[in-house]
Amino acid sequence: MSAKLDLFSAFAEVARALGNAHRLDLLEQLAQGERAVEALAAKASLTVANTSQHLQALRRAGLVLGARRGKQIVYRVSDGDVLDLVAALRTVGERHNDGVKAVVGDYFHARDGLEAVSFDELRRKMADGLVTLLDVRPPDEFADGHVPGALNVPLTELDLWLRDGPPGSEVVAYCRGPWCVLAFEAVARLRSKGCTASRLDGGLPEWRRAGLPVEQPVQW
Amino acid sequence: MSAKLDLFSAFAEVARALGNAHRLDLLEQLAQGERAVEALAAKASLTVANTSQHLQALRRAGLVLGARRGKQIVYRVSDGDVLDLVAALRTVGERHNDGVKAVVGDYFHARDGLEAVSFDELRRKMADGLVTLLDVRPPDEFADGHVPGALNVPLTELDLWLRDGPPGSEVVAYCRGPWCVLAFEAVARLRSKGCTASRLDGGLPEWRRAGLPVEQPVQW
DNA sequence: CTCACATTCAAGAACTGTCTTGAATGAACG
DNA sequence: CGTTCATTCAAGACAGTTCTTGAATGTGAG
Repeated sequence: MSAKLDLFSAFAEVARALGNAHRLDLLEQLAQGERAVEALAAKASLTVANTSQHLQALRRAGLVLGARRGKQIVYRVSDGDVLDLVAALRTVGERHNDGVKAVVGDYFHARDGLEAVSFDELRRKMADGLVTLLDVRPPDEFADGHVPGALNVPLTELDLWLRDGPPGSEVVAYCRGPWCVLAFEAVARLRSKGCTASRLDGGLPEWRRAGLPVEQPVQW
Repeated sequence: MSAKLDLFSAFAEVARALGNAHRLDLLEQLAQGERAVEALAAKASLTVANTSQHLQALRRAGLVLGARRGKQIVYRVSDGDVLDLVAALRTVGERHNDGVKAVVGDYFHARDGLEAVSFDELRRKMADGLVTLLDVRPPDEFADGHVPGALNVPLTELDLWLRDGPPGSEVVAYCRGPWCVLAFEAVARLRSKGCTASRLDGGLPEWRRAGLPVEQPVQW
């Protein structure tokens, strides 16, 4: 009868690996593309040793894999079903968790951007040439894959980009995922400058997971 | 920039609620039907106070809801998407977690029953009258809903049932879910008595979640 | 072979989760 | 109105998690 609890303990280990904000952050980073420990530490604002420990917790649970490439150890998400699990966690959190609702209400709702554009909608508009698509992630993440036809304008360079030439057409922005702050910020700033701007409903990992084409200029 | 971590912390709370074997057990029980605290404590072999605490962790996360009914407080799973989340956790665990693979290999694989019958397959066979379907869960769970046409033969009464009349046709057994021990045990015992027996791929919660008809004799 | 570098390990401090025990709450019923 | 019963709360012991610091490992370059 203890087989049941042994099995549940193993499933619980997987759940516990997701049960920490920093590890969810690292997982979101890894969903953009594989990365070495030091790069992840910088993105997550953690020390290298601490990042290493979190990555090992994720690896023990089976959520990520690490492989040595030269001097570095490069981590990646095990498989697409891990992204499905995180997506299921997001769905439940959005619908039933008070903490999630509070943050979404306070922060994300406040800066509008709620009318997200669906993938299908974007594809139709792009086919008609009616839209400028911005990838507002840092260049290294853009380099690991992006939506074909997207312009890489990191948030830090958005004001510069606007000065040079405000777009004539509607702007759609995307970043790392459905609740990544970058696209929300970008849309807020674009609107304050008078642009017609909206947010894509999902980031690159979701686009990739949906089986849609991804442009990957730099191949190893 | 802390909005991101606040949001991830909220999602992490949901994940942590799933990060304990007893809470996963309670959640499986609740997936069979709503239950009061004392009944859950008995099923999970926990003290009432401890069960109450676990239920509150699940409720804080938003995974279950509690409502007073008379003298008791009856808990239930918030919504079907919670079952989807647990299913996603199961998928990832089965595919990528070494602990899960070890228990499945040692215990479940050992007692065979791996060739699970799909829902569609069962429905075809039942339409042709080729199969005896056994619900090997305790009667209270059977009473909260079961597959139409199923016979309630709890594991404790299986030997008695076999003595009276071993079935002429093939037997399919199901219980609480894909990794519930009851159906595995039942299939093992049936086979040892010479029956052609197999396990249904999924328990009642999965059947219900698939939108298939459920018989519920006792209505409140 | 040695050096430099990326990562991991080890130990410790602070915090969080779990389970036990016994008391407190609060609705139902006489 | 007080008793009964199901549940929750509170406090304490113990185990597990997280982060920091500095040392250890192991790979590649010179």
